[in-house]
Amino acid sequence: MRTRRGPYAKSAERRQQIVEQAYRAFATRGYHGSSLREIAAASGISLSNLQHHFATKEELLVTVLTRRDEQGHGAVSGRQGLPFREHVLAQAAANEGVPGLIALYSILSAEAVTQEHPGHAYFAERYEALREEYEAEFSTLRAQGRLRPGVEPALAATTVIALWEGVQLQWLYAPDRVDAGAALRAYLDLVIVPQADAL
Amino acid sequence: MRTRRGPYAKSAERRQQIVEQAYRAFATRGYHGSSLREIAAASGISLSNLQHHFATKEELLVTVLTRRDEQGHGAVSGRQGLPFREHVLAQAAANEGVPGLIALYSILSAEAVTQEHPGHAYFAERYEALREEYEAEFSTLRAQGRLRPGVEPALAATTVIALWEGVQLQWLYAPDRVDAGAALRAYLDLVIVPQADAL
DNA sequence: GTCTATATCGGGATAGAC
DNA sequence: GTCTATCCCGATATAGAC
Repeated sequence: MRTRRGPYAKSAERRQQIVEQAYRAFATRGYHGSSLREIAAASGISLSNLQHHFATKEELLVTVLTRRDEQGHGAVSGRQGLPFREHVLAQAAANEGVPGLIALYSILSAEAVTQEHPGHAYFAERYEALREEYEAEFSTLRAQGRLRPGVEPALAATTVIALWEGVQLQWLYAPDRVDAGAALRAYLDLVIVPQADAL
Repeated sequence: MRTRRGPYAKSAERRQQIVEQAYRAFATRGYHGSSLREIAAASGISLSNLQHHFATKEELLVTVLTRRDEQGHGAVSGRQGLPFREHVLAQAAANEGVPGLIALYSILSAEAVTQEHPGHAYFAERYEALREEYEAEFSTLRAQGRLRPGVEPALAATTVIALWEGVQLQWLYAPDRVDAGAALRAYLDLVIVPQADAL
């Protein structure tokens, strides 16, 4: 299906504008705190026009989340093959470079803990998938004898994710006083031992 | 000033009921997601009556936060004198025992990252105070030679707080699959070496 | 595709009787 | 202290003209 030409060209463009502004709004005021009016105004269109492209607020939220997911995975796929430690740090650094991305995830993931929130399923699945992926990586490291003795892969996976998200939140409150990357690196260096042949 | 007897006795009681229900509401739906109407209904009183006791929604939020703070510190003050590691774990375990408390802090601390949020100052100061307190504790441990070499007290303080909050969030999504206490304990055991004379 | 106009609802806040 | 009634606003959503 072509979208760059033809009758849907303008629509696709509009949708992208809207998603961009919705992203900014959700990242600063959360889902409940944002209004379709402000997103429409920021997009330079009327409220009704926005609703012509996205029937409901929930549809807009889901679009924002999945859209960012695709872009995020795209940025990472170019880095495949990196060792786990470097992969995580690169991913974190990449996220830091995208304005508002950290705020978006921090705010929405907390807001969506309640079952009724439109983003609940998304984040529940996201955490689950992340934990499984990281646990597998830590298990591989352990098989290579590169995991510090006593460190459980499943627990380490949960911990890395938790640490990263928690330090991001503190960073949002006090960017000058919190170094998110350093905290993540320090933890990884605590649990992962250097590659033997690299010495 | 006496509050248990006299003309203000009923008022204090009402206020406590309201704060309790507001606490439940904020802990499940956040600040923006909660309405004074629902809190009033849960308290068994009218909206106007609630507003007679708390003029604004913001005043109610601040009251909920500070009230919980006082109760929290009260619970901890009975545990003073414990070593840092045990102190942190006890505090965490105590929080787990209070229904909704973790949800309250998780949801509100993320919601309040934006400057305009009524709870912003509270959480900014809370993080700052916590970091300073924990950094001092880690510094003491280092002076006693009980901190693993290479571990920075300031970074460890930020990390403990981040890890704790992050793992709580995952726990809210999947209580069966995440063990918050175990993750916290595992990290502390990574950075703190056992007391020498305890062997 | 885009707009104006409006419907409908729920929010916080206020007035005033009892 | 507590209520009913109401105001005013802003929210999502819909109808229909252009």
